[in-house]
Amino acid sequence: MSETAAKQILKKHGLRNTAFRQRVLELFISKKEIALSNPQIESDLSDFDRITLYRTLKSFEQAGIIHQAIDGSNDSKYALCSDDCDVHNHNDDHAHFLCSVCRVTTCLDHVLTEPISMPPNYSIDKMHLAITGICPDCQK
Amino acid sequence: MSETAAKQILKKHGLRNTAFRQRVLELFISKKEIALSNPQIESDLSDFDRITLYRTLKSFEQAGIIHQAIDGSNDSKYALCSDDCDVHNHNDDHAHFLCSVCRVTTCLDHVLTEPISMPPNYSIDKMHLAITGICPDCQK
DNA sequence: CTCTAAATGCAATAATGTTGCAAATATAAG
DNA sequence: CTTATATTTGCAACATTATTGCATTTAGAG
Repeated sequence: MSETAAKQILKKHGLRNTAFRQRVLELFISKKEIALSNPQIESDLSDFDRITLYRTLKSFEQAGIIHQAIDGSNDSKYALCSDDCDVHNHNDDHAHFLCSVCRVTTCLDHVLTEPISMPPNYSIDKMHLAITGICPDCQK
Repeated sequence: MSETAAKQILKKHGLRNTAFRQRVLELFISKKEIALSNPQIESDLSDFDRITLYRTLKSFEQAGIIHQAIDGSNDSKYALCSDDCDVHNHNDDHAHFLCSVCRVTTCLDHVLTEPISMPPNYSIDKMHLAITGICPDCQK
């Protein structure tokens, strides 16, 4: 009698286990390390409410289940968090890669943002590294 | 009988010198190193057409007069290009800083993106470094 | 001044995101 | 299992942001 992975994740992050949340979360799990835009998510779901989706994504993000992937395009995209994020700590300091051919955005879990030297009197909270280019699949 | 800076820039980049383009370009010149969102631009102009503004920004960007500032927020913001950009080469490899207090986005002209080590078979075209934190002015 | 390609302004439409509220439902408590 | 309640959902209405097509105007070249 094993719970689904989605169910476990929801519980772990203190979110109620609803059918819709399971469907959305399962989609993210199936696309691990791929960041999804709203249109992409919507085309994978059927029979859903747009508003509920916005709110679902917002609560997932807040809970540390998904993170926004800044990829240099202007659409907001989300991807599953690595593992140890929660409502208090997001820990998604990896780069995101946008392929200019297939437009897929990938989490580069092993490319981390490096400390940089800033002008005086700035305090740094977060850094995002967005890389554009051509992914292995599209190199022919 | 000196031409305005805006006029010179338009000519240099092969764009026609219209009243509206001058107004928009002068705004960017007056906010050098500050990236502006559409709403911010709109509130600084009066008596303008939104569609024309979109097209103006697009042609400025294409011509290498302004560049998009990826700052980790989801609004598209533009800032004046440093100097040597044109339609063939954009050369805006500096970081952008978004202040979480005043929401102003600044070009950090001296913070450049560093080469990174990528997984195999990726080709890199562009890199964007977006930094969030608190700017000197808002540190109190 | 005249001509022409480029740019503008307007209408229409599409896509994206937000707010408020009533109904439904997941969880906790009995 | 049943009940109570706070959360979540689904709908309506609306706000914002962006795009396309076309007729009119205008910048710049000759």
